[in-house]
Amino acid sequence: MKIGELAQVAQCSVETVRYYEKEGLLPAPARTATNYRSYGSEHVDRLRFIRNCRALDMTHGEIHALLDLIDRPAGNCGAVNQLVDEHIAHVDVRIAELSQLKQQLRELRQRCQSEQAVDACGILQGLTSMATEPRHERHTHLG
Amino acid sequence: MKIGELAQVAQCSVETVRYYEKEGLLPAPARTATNYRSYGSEHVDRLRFIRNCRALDMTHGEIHALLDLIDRPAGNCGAVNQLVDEHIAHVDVRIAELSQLKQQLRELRQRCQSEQAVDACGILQGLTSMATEPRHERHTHLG
DNA sequence: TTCACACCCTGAAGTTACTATAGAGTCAAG
DNA sequence: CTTGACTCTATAGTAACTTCAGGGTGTGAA
Repeated sequence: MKIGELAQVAQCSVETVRYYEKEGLLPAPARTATNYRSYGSEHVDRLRFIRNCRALDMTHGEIHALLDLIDRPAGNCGAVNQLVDEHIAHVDVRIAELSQLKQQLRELRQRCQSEQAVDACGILQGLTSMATEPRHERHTHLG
Repeated sequence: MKIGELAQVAQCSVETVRYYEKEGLLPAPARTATNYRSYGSEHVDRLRFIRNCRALDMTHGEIHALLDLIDRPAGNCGAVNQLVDEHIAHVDVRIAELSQLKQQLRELRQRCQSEQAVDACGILQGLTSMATEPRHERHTHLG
């Protein structure tokens, strides 16, 4: 199986496959006589795994950790549970942040309902006078 | 006012201030005899504005657009309203995406409640066998 | 006066997870 | 034998910064 076919079954681009190989997420496959990458079903499985993790917004670091757990099973899957739990917590935090954000934006939007002059626009005034909060550090992922 | 003081009142790093200047968001200030940047209250206002927009997760492009509207008031603030409305819509979409994500993660987490062996772990099995969905394109911002 | 130390300067590179581009080789069909 | 789709490598670009290297400036204390 060549790279284009693999990319298609895993729903990603050819460039992404090569990128994962360079990143060490996907093992380098055998090559044909003419230097084309040649994949087997184990690559399909692993690439699917990676893409599914990415669809759940896990970082490459998290995926690396999970792949390591698969490759070197250390007895039990407590580590897997912990990783997923932490990831869910990250998602929760981000949802809460965005909800608060949306509320702020709605309040801001309330300040200008009409097509009045820009120099009197309540939105622009609001953006200048908003309290500047200390920016809490962002998490590694989820924007 | 030197750059460190400005950064402090606007709750950002000195490097970020210099970066905004390079990006054209913050006008280049006068310099002292020894080439230190020297800021006035107009810079404080504009940097606060920028940081507040960023706190609302606006992109630099959006902030540029708002700053242009401030600098060259074109009559009414319909454009401001539209920009904010579109931004709220983006936030809404992202919240919906993350909520769905969280649900998927919770379902996944259900598959392994115990400290069983990794090779039987339902989470890892789930991550391998999940349907690989075509990845919808991401928005410019909001992670 | 000289030392330490905090602050400032520039320019370049690193971050994340890719995407895009350039320039070249390979393969199957017509 | 040529056309077009596919593959290869290497490099650069994306967003919004952060970090680093290598230097200059300002001030209080020894």
